[in-house]
Formats: sequence, C-alpha cells, structure tokens
Amino acid sequence: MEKEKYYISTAIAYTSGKPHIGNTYEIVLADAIARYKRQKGFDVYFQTGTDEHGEKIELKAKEKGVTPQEFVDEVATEIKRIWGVMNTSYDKFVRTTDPIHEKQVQKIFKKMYDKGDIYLGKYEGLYCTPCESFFTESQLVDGKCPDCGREVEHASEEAYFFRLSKYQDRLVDYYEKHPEFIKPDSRKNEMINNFIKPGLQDLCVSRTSFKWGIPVDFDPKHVVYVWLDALTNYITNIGYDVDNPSDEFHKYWPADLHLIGKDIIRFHTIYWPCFLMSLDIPLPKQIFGHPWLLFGNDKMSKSKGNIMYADDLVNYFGVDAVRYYVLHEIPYANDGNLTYELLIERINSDLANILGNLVNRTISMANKYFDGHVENNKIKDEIDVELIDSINRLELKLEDKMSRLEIGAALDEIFDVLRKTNKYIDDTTPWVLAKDDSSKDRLETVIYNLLESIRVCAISLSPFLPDTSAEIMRQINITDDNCVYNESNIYNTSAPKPIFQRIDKEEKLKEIGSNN
RNA sequence: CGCGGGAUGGAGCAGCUCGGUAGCUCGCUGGGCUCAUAACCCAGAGGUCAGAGGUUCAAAUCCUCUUCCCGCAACCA
Repeated sequence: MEKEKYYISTAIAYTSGKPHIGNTYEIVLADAIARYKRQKGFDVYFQTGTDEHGEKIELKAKEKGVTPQEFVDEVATEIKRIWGVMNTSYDKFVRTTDPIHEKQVQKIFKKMYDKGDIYLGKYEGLYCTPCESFFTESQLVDGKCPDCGREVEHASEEAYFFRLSKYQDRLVDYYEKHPEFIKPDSRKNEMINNFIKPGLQDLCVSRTSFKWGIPVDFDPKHVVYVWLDALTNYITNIGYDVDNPSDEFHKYWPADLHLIGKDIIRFHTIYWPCFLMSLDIPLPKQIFGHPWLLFGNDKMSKSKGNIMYADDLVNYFGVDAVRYYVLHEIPYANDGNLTYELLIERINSDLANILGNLVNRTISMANKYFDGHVENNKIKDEIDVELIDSINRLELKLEDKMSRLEIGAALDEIFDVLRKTNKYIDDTTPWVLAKDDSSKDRLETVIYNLLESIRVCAISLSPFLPDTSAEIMRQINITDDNCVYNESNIYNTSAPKPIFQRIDKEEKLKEIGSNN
C-alpha cells in the first residue's frame, strides 16, 4: 500500500543576519513533527530554506562591501550550519535565489498579469530620501524615519499590484468551511477583524527602488516584491509550473502544514491563499502560527543585548537538551520563556534525574544481577499490569497531543511514564529481591519490565531527542522499535553511561558569563 | 470606545467551552530507600485564582466595570 504523504514546511528564514534561538525554534518544532510523522509511516516531505531578496539585503551587502549574492551565500551557509547543529531532518533546503524558483516566479507573475489579477498602479507612501526607503505610518518613530531619524515625505512610484480584493469573499468562505485552516483560533479573529472586515487592500508586488530581486521579465525595471517571491517557495520547489506541474507537485501539494511565526500569519492566511486561488490550485490544509521564545519576559533583540544563539546553547548544553527545552517549554498559544536558569533546571530535573538516572540505575541492576542478560519470566504481579498499561496507553496519548500540535504536552506524556517507572522501582524494591535466591525469577521480570518501559519511552522520544533515543537503545542494546510492551524481547545490556550529566548551576552560569 | 490574548501558592504553567472540595512541574521542609547521576519514592508547608460589583444554593470558571502586561493595526521581514 502506498504511504500517505505529509508535506510540512517552515517559513523561509530571511538572510539579513544570523538567526537567534527564537528563529531556530521553528525548525526544531517542524523537525519533531516531521520525524514523528515518518515514525508513523507517512511519506514525509519537509521543506525549509531562506528568503534572500530585498532592499535590506542589498543595503547590508553594500555596507559590507560584497555583492548581494555573496552576502546571502554566506548567511544561507550559516543558517544551514545551524539547522545541522540542531540535528534537523529536512528533505529540501530552498533558496529564493535558486534559478528554478526565480524562473517560476516570473512565470507566475506573468500568468497573474495576463489574467488581470496583477495590474500596474502607483505605490504611495512616506519616503525617506537619504535612506531611499518607503515606510508605513506605523513604522515611523515619532513621525520620522526609523533608520536615520530624518523627516519623511509623501512620494509615489510606479508599481504592480495584486487584486486581493477580488478574492476576499472566497477567502472568508474558505475560513468558514475549514475551521482547522488557521491555528490557534485566536489568530483567525485577528485576521478577520483587522484586515478582512475593513476590506482587503490590493497588494504591492513589485518595486523599482532597488534591484536585488527577481526581475519582472516583461517590465525589467521592476523586481518582484517580497511576498509573491517568498511565499511561492512552497510550490516552486516541488515542481510547480504554470503550464505543466510535475508529478511531485501533484503528489505533495497541497501542503499539510505551514509552520510559521505568529508575526507572519497575515501573509500566510491572506496573501498566500489569494495567490493560490489566482493560480487555481488548492490551498494548504493548515497554517500554524507558533508563539515566540522570549528571554525572561523580553523579546530578544540586538538592542537589548539579550540574544541567544542556538549553536552557543548547544555548545554549553548539548543539542538534545536545547531541543527538549524549546519543544517542552513553548506552550501551544502563549509565548515561552528561556533563561539559562530555567534551562539548567529543566535539564537537571527531567533529562538527568528522571530520564538519565532511570536508564542508568536500570542498566546497572541488569548488569549487576544478571550480567546484562535479561528475559521475561512472566512472574506477573498486579503492579506490573499497571505499569504495562501505562506503557501501552502512551502511543495513543501521544497521537492525540501531536495531532493538535501540543508538543510540550506530548513530551509530558512520555515523562509521565518515566516517572511511573521510577516509582515502580521503589514499589518493587529489586535490591530486596536480589538478597533472596528464591525471588530471582521475580527480580528478572521486574528488570525486564523496566527495560521495556525504557525502550518504549526511548522510541517515543526519538522524534524529539533523536541522539538521546539512539544512545538509550544502544545501551539497552535492542532494536525492537515498536511503541508497545513486548513480552518476549531478550536483552543483553551494555555498560551504563550517563546520558545527561547534572549541571551545577552556579558553575555553569560562571562559565557562560566568562565567555560573554 | 480599533481588534485580540493574558493576569492562578517563590518560579513556570494547566483548569475556564459544559459553574460544585484549586491541579501539575520546579523550588522549599521533613521522612523513607540505597539499584542509581546528593539521583529515586512518600509526606508537608505555601494561593482571598489581578481588583470591584453582579447572576446563582454555589464562580478561578458566566456577566459588567477597573487596573496592569503582551500581540496585531496592511505592503518591514
């Protein structure tokens, strides 16, 4: 039977600089979902990439004395490196400077133009002459240019516009018929009240004031402006073609999930669907606008000097610790907090104490009492049934949480089983059983159950903490990757090795402080 | 009156849709255990559920008002 497909994407990262941990959260979240779906047997296509055009990049490149292409090549390389550091399993990394994308964007632009959905008009705005930039009223600082602080003036330039207004009714209709389209729900209200109810304004889709973009082929003094360029990455890279879309496109489109930050919900839930309707192709099934990761309670920003970078955090704490923290601490709809203190507390209590120590003490007992060779004697007590039930209920609970994208709650379900397993040790007191030869068989069953619980938890953790999962499986030395209790495995455990060391908070903070 | 979200023990959160003893994790205190990474297990202290009013036999939960925080407010990504 052919596998069901699952297409998940992140937003493409803007290559104006190095992404901080808040930006990196998204790729980790997407990775966890993608890995989970693969584990469940889906044919997953997971796409991420970079958005590389625009005036800001043109300016940054100039400041640095390099060409825009050289500039974005460098940043894109850095982003790829960080995605690698975070151990993310994307299938394709797309760049808006890829020739295939540029060519298709031109064709899409032309098709929309021919159809009458794009027309030539005038873009009016507040212009800062020295900065050569347009700003909106809300971008101004004290009514002045946010970059240089000088006066701005009304100005206009020729530009192409997309008729958003034409698709407004169909868009609202789509929202109503597909309640799952925008998540969380509160975002949908925001869109309807703020933008749709007042009436959609047509969208400027070209510029003449800078050059670093995809040229409009039939009017080359224009370059295609941001959203038509950026959003279309989701289809151009799986073989969309205005005239002749590929088999791959037909297979994977429409996307199952566009994972994006809450700051760009508008573009994904209004502009993007309208573009797709104009092209007569189906709309994505779901847009999830995830919350942000805040430092303490502040937004991370360069001016506040509170930026944390993923690769630095990984250097200090290890990749799975960082993955665990961001996946667990970011709730479904509200922003999450990140501080070194919270991160260290979480690592110590969950990863070192509950998980790491459990694995360690179990393997130690298996080695000490049975030289590592453990089989199931099926000397079953009431208390075993309880543990086994918890283990076997885990898969369904995870599925429920994951289907609602409640990743933190999914992790909690796994740790709930791990906690129960620790309790099971205290309840069965293996060290007492070990003192009496007549309870040797019972002891072996207890250790067996512990190993099975650890095995199922390790498999369940693999989408979230792939390295840790693999290391646990190596130490308990088993390959069975089913998510249910198996009563006839045979274990030959390896030497125990702590998978997460406890961290001394004071020392670690001192170490970090001295490096910053 | 622009729109929306939030305010729950020291910290981070759940509960609010369908009112009925206020729950989880961390931290703290005491105890237990010794297989284990000063880890694990048990017990306990700690909250007038932002404030005021209302509906009700009963409100964290419904209604009204107030205060404070945050996001959005269209061509910045």
